[in-house]
Amino acid sequence: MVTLEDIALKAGVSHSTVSRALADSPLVNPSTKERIQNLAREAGYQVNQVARNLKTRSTKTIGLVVPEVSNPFYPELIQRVADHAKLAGYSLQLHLSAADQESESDCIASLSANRADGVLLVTGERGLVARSQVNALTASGTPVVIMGWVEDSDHLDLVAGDDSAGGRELASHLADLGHTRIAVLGKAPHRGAFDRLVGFGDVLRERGIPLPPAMSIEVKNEEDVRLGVTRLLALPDPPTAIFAYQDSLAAVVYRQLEEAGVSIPSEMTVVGFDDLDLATYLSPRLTTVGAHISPLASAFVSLLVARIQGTHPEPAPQSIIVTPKLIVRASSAPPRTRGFASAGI
Amino acid sequence: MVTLEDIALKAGVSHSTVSRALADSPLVNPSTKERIQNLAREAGYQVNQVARNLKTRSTKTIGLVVPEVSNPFYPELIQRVADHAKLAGYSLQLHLSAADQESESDCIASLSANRADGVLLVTGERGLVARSQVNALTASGTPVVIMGWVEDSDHLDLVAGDDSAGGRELASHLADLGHTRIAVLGKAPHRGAFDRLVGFGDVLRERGIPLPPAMSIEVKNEEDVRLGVTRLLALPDPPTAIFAYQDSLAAVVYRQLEEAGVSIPSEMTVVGFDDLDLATYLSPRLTTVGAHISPLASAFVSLLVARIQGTHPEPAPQSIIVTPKLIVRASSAPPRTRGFASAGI
DNA sequence: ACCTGCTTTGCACACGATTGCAGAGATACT
DNA sequence: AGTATCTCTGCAATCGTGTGCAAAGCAGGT
Repeated sequence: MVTLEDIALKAGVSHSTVSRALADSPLVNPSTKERIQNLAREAGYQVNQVARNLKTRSTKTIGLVVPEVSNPFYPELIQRVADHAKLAGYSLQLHLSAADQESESDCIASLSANRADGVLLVTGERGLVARSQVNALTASGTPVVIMGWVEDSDHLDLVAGDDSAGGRELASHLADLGHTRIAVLGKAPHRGAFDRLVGFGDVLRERGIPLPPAMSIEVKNEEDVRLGVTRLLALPDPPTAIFAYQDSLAAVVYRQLEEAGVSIPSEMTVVGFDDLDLATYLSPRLTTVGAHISPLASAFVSLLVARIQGTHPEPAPQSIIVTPKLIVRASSAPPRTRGFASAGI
Repeated sequence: MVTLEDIALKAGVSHSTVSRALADSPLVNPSTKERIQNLAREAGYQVNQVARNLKTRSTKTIGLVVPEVSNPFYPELIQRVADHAKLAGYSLQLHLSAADQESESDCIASLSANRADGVLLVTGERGLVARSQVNALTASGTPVVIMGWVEDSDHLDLVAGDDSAGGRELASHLADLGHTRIAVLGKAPHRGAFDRLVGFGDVLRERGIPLPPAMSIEVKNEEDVRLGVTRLLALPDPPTAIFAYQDSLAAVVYRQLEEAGVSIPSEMTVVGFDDLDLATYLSPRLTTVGAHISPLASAFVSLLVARIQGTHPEPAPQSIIVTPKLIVRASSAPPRTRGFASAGI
């Protein structure tokens, strides 16, 4: 690898002059500057960022920690974050924090060792696992911004969707359509974690729609979803609508309903949450609720960059809450009435 | 940030001793070693990788260049590559090379400046764009391994699926089922690029199945797919099977067929290519062809690591070709016979 | 001729780690 | 006691850049 010194020898100057010439400093004579720049280009000089980072004590790099990439929500987010970070002059260092990968703490340790200028941390289902490491990192001067649900977010910079509001939107939509027997498929509920379920439940209560235990099913994996749907269909009074708390789960519900010969939306309404690209691939296209990912990513990056550069007007931790919107597609419709159902076909 | 020198002061030794103690060197007295390690832990010492990388002239980092992440094939690949890289002791630096992002050349320049130990480059539809930069990088001692189609791969380390064989498998499957009117949806065909289409076409020819121009449709985006499907259905002799050259396109075909009231597979067989997770989300589940991504990623990383460490037995560029397998699911069936079709319903 | 000011360049140190080499003590052996 | 050996520690150089400071060279004004 060719260094500043190599160019300096060729040009008959000192490495300082070469450094300044390549930085286009006004301190160096225009003619020699051009000569040096040409020489560097011909020699295929590539600055050694490692050395530069050491000297300038900044890497122009932000770490992005994401639980996984098999759920399509995350790739979409990564793409947007990459766009915005590049725009701000930062490059990205991606780490996956899922169980079989590095744990969240390891990711943070690695980013800290590599002296990332800042860290964007997206929490998974378990919330913020590495809270103490995050605090330590912040204390040592590296800003961290969290995205997603966190148990106690008082002392953190945070960007999150308003899951509770989204849940309320969906429940209202179903109630407006006239559904009164509604089932919910949720994942092992960490205390307070799944606000979308809470918001959903609140509206049902307000509207006087019951949610008996048999209609509220915890699912941990695809198999659970299959069993759950089967059990719902076998009830004496089966639901007319199913809320899957993630679009990716709704996809599994679709499959199971299809195998059972139940058509969507005429015999069963299905709604999801997140508004992934997936939602429009499914047929019928899925009614769901979600925020546009791009503005979310933009807020995420902007806040971090402002923290890094110390330009944020408000020194106290910020919480940016984005309200998701209801997107009505083809998977939701009014319930078939009893009489009509038995008379049907 | 606390440095070796800080710990050295606290311990009353020189920074050399601290460095050796933390590296668990046998050159330092066991008792002082332990004392230093404790001190470092209490002080929250985090090695400065930037400095270490400069000194050791190695970053234990490999660059991964991927066209985009909205096509679900890539996230799956990223995940696997991350797994295998971590296993080999390397961390990942991800770059997106799609048009609106950094171009391939910029990605390589950045990785070169950051002194990545090696580069994994996944080509997109346009093949290897930054060939000269790749050659320069290889020449300067940083190994590069390519994944995907490349026009002239003689002097490159390469891992690729055998698209031609995959195309043949699919065509044979359709022919075996008895289809004789088969349509193909492909993307703007760069010369030699889409071997999957070539292999598919070869088998049709061998079996004496015609592929008239009206049945071979170029598509550039979703809208093209919609139009194409509509046009196919309007033909006097519409096809009984459609081959979409990517699973993600097959998903769009599904949607359009559904809107047209054509049921899969009873009225139309649809097959894809890649075997994404998506293929099993669709209903009916998609018949497709693909290689398991994990072994592909493993070969990809292993080859690069062997090159980095100079342990590969064969110094000449290697081509590793993986043969994909046919996965028959629920979207393919024998064609309805003419007579039966008109008598049907 | 001398002073002042401006442009341009080089010297030398710093960033934070690793590591070869020398040397200080301690121990063992003749 | 003297010497060889072994264990442990510190000195100092190094990786490749960036940059404050000094100084050289030159022009212009008195």
